[in-house]
Amino acid sequence: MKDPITTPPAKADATVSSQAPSSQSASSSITLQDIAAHAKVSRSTVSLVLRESPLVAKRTREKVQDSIKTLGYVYNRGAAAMRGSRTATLGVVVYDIANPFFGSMVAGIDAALHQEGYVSFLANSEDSPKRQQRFIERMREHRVDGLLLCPAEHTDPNLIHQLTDWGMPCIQVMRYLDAPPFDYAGTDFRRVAEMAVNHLVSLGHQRIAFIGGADHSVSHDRWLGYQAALDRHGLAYRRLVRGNGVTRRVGHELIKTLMQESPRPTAVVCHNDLVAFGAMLGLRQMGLEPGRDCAVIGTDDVEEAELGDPPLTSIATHPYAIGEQAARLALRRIANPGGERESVIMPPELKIRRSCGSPDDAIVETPRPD
Amino acid sequence: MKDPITTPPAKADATVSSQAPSSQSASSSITLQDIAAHAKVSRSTVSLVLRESPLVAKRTREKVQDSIKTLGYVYNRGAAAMRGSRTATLGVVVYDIANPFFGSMVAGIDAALHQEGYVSFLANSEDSPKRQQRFIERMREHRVDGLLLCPAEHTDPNLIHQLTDWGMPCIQVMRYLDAPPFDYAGTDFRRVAEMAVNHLVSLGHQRIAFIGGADHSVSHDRWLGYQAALDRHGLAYRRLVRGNGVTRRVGHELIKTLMQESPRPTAVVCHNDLVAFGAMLGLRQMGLEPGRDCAVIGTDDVEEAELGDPPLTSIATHPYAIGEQAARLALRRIANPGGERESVIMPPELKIRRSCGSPDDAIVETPRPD
DNA sequence: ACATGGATTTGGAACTATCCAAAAACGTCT
DNA sequence: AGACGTTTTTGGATAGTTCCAAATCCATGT
Repeated sequence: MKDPITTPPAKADATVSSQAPSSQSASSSITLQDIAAHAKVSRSTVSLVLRESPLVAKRTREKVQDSIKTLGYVYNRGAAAMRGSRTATLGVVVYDIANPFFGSMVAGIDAALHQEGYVSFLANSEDSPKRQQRFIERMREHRVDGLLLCPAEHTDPNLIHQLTDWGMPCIQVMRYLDAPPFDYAGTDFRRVAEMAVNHLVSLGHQRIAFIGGADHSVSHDRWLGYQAALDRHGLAYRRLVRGNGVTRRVGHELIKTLMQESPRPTAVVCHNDLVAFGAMLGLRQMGLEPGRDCAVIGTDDVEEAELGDPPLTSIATHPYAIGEQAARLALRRIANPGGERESVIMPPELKIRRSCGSPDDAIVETPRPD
Repeated sequence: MKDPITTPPAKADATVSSQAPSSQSASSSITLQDIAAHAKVSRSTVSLVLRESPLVAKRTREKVQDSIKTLGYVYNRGAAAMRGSRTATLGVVVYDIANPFFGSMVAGIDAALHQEGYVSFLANSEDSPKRQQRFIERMREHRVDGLLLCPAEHTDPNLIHQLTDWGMPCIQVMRYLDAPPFDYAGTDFRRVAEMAVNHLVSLGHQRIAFIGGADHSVSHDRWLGYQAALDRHGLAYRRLVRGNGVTRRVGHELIKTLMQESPRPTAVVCHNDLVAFGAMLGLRQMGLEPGRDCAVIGTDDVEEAELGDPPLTSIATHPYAIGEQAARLALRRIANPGGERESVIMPPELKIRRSCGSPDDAIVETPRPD
């Protein structure tokens, strides 16, 4: 990739207006004290007005609010946090913000926090426990009121206990470390995988494979769900190819290995929609038609699923809602740190589209292209 | 969507361990003062150690660092910010964090800031100027050192002047309000559109349409680039269908209208890759083959482009790099608020794949197994 | 005129760091 | 031992809020 182009000097005329302005409204050094003087009341009264206390008389409140407007006062939350107990900030750690799933989740978090006057620090751990650790330390230094954590792979499970020892409320999201009780928001990934298998079985499939996953709770749960569902239906065939990661590329590779085996699966459950897209592409490249020659089902129900070719049947996991719920749970925990730990589980939802074809289609063996 | 399932009480046994711990390391009320006492030095000295001042003698430094470890002291950045001048925080506003383009951009921002010990507040404006405004006010209250802003649609252009009046360093990213000079990081969208047209012309196309866009600088620039390139090549046919938005759905709708006209275009430049995917899908549904019956070119080069069907030719805009550059520019501006305004422009890059049916088709082709 | 009591308002201490000018410690040289 | 120049260390002032106990206000009843 080429270097960026930078435009430093511009033309001489522009330079003047390109200097920082020296307007008299200089970066606000106007304080409570100034407002108090202007409104002829005490600092304390102004403080009460700012916090919308019912104690202060209407006339006084209005007078103070006038002064605030006139002088262009900006509340200093840092100073307030120093004396008071809360900062109205939260730390949020995800491991891959470029993944639209987490994008939606963060959008949900943001919406819920915004309503309550909170703002959030965001960090992208890139699945590195070291980066995650550094960020958490910074969050402590900034005295955030709580933490929303999607733990990085291979995080020391002791981390949550450490956090609670430090008195830092922490909600785990999607993934979790160690065992309950803890605060958690996510979906039931065992159930997700079970629903996928159930749907395929209901379409008549007997040889159902599972592809994709990584070494973390969300994958383990899916694998467990896959196997439990097969057990329940008394199906002997099972083929669990974990691969390395949850990307299109992984799906693309794994499906090819899988379809060269004999007997072939007639259906495949994918760790998520990205893996499923990769798998569908792989099938096409082998001359097989997804939905007819092999049923494909994804999980997450990302936006692309609906407009895929064929449209992908998927188990929706509602990341936006999970984000909202996680944020709300965090606020509850902050308000009541000693309270009972909670888990908020969003129920998954089956979205039937065309990538699993019809029962008749799916059972028929297609001769190999070679 | 169903309501989430919440597990409040759990069983009685678990309740005990589910209470917040009352460990003696209570949420750190250990201050500089305590460290000073423990190490038998003054507050000032401890402060110097914390800030890695070269003034303090080696023996003293080590003594103090021991005490810090022993007592489990956590630096209070809020208090430091009050007396000092910087908070080491930045505000970041995007309008759609669920869009993977912004996901990557935020990842780049995060990486660059993390290196310098900064953390960022993130907000998702959902393209609402009102939400954006509220967030910016909060950022002022939190005394962030600067702002990275992808302005929401229909933002009052006066906003940047206001920000500079307030003495708040602000870097605009991707989109911009009003006219230079200002600090900006993004790509040259005119050039992006021009490159797309140039590529199509080089393949022999004469009737080239453009679809998609919204009412903002990034769209205006693309439209200008499209028209300028046609002018340069002396092509009379021009068809600019703006539609409403930059989604798959828009691409899907617009291509259908377009292909029913006569004369039909032989190639279409899409506002971004999402629009392009929608367009390709639309073509297929009309019985037309993207790349053969109509060339399609996207912009952004999202990850999906490569694994699309057919793989999408696209102009890469490098969101991660733009994020990094924007963050670095912000840090420069904070260090030197009065300095010359800068624009950092990442050069776009043509990624040739198969959606334009180019002659070198075969070169990019993935070998089929049969 | 004065005690009563609820509604408002207030001043001083507290919170936890940094800044700065001045003091202390130390080593070296005469 | 004392003068001198560095290197380290220090105490007091300061930043902008909240908390809290006490002071003030004001209308009412006697």
